[in-house]
Amino acid sequence: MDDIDRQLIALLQQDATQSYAALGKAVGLSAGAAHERVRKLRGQGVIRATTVDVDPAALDRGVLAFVLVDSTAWMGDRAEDFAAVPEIQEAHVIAGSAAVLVKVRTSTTERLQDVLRRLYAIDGVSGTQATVVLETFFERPLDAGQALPLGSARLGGVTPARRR
Amino acid sequence: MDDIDRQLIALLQQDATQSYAALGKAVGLSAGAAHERVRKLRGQGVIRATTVDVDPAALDRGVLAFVLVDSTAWMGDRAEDFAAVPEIQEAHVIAGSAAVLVKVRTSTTERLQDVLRRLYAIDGVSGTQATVVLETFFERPLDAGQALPLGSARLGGVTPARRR
DNA sequence: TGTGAAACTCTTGGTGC
DNA sequence: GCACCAAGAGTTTCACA
Repeated sequence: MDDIDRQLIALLQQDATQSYAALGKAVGLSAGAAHERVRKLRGQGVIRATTVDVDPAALDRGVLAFVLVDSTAWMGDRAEDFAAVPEIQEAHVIAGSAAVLVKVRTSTTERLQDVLRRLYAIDGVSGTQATVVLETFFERPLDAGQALPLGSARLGGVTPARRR
Repeated sequence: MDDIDRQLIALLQQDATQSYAALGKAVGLSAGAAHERVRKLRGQGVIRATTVDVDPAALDRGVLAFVLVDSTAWMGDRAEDFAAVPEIQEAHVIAGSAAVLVKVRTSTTERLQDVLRRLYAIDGVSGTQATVVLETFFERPLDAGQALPLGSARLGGVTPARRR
């Protein structure tokens, strides 16, 4: 994982449909070399998948809410119970009282209520606190470090001269 | 947006590196027709981008936290202030008291503390409540509806035939 | 590990149904 | 709106440095 790898990741996060030729040019490598690096990043599990980002509203999932799930029992091995609810996009075990935080997307607030009912049905769940999102400022890929684009010749010369 | 479109979206969410030929076969269409549908979905903004999903730990962002940001002023037009902090992956305006919920990924809890300091520096911010995630059950693409195609022969199929 | 070129796929437009 | 087909582009491999 060197700096070029991080640049490749940042470029792919922005647009994974680019050609390896374009990718290579952006980081100063040939298409073949860029391809080989990306292939390794996939193999190592650094790049877990290539996916598409879909507009929730277009799939009739315009309502976003975060729900804090309180429980009386240990929830650490209950992943499947949450995964069984398709409207739940994320589920995290959090510090504090035995609790889980879930991110939910539904078509309407009525359907949100329905999700809450299904959460209560999970064994050990003692309560929920739903927080509805009014506006999403942004949701973005995680920062891969400074991906200095184009002709960003790093002054200061960290790059070692290639001697042979 | 018919059922075939939803199937295409679900397939692309799973693996956007598939060929249009494979995509078409999965939904019972020719490669050209599948391509045309995906092209339109992109044009309509239903598919917003094609990206890669990166392992946060590999980018040294192993600590995940949700932070509730309380404020004394209206925050609805402060998106840039939050976007300026690279560790913030998501920022949402939520119902209730004037507040924002942000999702933060840092390398260590010390860096998380540093992010909190920068949040306090934003004009109008009066407090923060951070919740650290102990374990993530799952994070997945939003459900595009039942994606099981026609004769959903999930036989040999996930790995693209690599013949040569 | 990277380059350059060759072999092979896929994408992507055009035509007809 | 879809199937079929052809040309061009991109991917992927391999010998060599």
